[in-house]
Amino acid sequence: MPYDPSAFPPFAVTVDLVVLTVRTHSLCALAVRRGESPFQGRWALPGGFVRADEDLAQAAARELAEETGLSVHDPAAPAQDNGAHLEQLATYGDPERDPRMRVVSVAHLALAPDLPAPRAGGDASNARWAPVEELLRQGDGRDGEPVAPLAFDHAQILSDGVERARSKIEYSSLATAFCPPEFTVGELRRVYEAVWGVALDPRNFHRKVTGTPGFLVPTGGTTTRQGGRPAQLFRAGGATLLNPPMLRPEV
Amino acid sequence: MPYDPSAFPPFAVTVDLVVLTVRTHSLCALAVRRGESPFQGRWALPGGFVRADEDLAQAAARELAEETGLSVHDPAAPAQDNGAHLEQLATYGDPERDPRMRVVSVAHLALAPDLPAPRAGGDASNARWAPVEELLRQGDGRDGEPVAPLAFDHAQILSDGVERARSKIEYSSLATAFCPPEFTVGELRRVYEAVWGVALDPRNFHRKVTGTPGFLVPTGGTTTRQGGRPAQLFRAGGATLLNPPMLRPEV
DNA sequence: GTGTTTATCGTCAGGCAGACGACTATGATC
DNA sequence: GATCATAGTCGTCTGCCTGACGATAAACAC
Repeated sequence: MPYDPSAFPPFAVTVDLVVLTVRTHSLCALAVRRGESPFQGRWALPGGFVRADEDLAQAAARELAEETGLSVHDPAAPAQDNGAHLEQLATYGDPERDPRMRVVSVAHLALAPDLPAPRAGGDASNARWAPVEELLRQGDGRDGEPVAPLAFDHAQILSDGVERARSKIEYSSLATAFCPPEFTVGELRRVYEAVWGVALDPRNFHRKVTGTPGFLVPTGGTTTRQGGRPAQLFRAGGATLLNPPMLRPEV
Repeated sequence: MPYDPSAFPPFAVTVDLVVLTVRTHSLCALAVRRGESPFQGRWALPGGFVRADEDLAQAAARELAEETGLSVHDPAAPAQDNGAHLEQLATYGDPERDPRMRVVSVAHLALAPDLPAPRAGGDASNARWAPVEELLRQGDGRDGEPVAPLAFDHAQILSDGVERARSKIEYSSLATAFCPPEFTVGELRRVYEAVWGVALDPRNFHRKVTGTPGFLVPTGGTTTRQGGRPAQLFRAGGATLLNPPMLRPEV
């Protein structure tokens, strides 16, 4: 039996994506330039409408694939191909958040390795990786690109996503989602340093991550791509929760 | 300029509430009996449609007040009246989750002290506090009331809410939201024991909570309402994040 | 008073993190 | 080829925190 549509107000439901990666020692997010009003020409988070027959996670995965070509890493799959990690972040539904209509946006958080070049409908100039502190910096616009802040409430969403990532790598093995399938302890440490914005002691970090059972699995190979002494290569192990957690240094 | 409504599918947006409290040493959730189809007569989480001019948090607070009479504790307010803690939990949007229509539900988690008696539109028989393990027990129905599981995907939502509460009292002072404005260390310990379902050492617990700066503020009073030696009374202090956290014992 | 209950203080050993020294193995430079 | 710079890896030491548990304190019931 269909339901009386007049009994409730109709909403548009969208998914917005906070896609994070680490490049050149800083935490970056994917931003797309808006082609239409409102906020035309401003930078925004990628996103779009949820389709009628789609689950929220499916919609987020579809948008992620459309924007970056990344597929979502299936948590059940044992092998760590270079799919991204995707999880629901939070939902934003202020009545005024979109001037056109009542839109509720289910934001998702994606963590990806560095490699992919952004592509927004084939047009590279309309999508870019930008350091999050640049995207969140409120319009001082000295020399950085984005004089204007992000469209809609996307600065809030991005900020929440970054905070989620920062806290989640403390107690989970999620930092490996920023790394290629095989990586060194030093590369993993640079991920933590970029996400947290701090410097970590390489010796204590090495002791901690190699001493946590299930976190890292040695592949046997070594690499020297970072210069210096060759480093052992690892894959992410099966452990998802770290106990005891990594400790984020005080401010 | 209004937006073309045919460009996106319309959704109904609801809020559902996981309201938790601790009574007689066990973690309980608020359940209401459904009066109409689908799932007529089954127990469900309280909830309702988000109104056209309402924020999501406002809608959740309104539903909470309607069902329990509880007001939401303003995080900015210093005084701890017996308002409840309310936070967004997650959003559920499977296309099949409601057989009538496409409904996206933004679930919220509320933590409240024991006192309030439930009332669902004035009819007490249609609302009750039930131990969460009873609500989540899948239809063995030996002697417990709910032979049938919760309506819709509410078992999943309740399960997610309980897990959120269990983990959040580890690293935040949120357990005090289950306590009356003034409480003893022993009462707070019983909250942890009920939520985690474990027994804690009273001496180590006492040392930990009284030694964490900003967690507890002594009021000067004492009480003997638990029997035994009189215990000091405390209020919740200003600290919201506990560092280092409370440690949940292994299984 | 004796027993019971709950609260509170103390002690001790083990584990883990921060600080930091020392050594190793590569490539770059002279 | 020696030297230097760079990164990686192994150890040591100290202090803090936790878990296990003994001991004492202050109420109530009988």
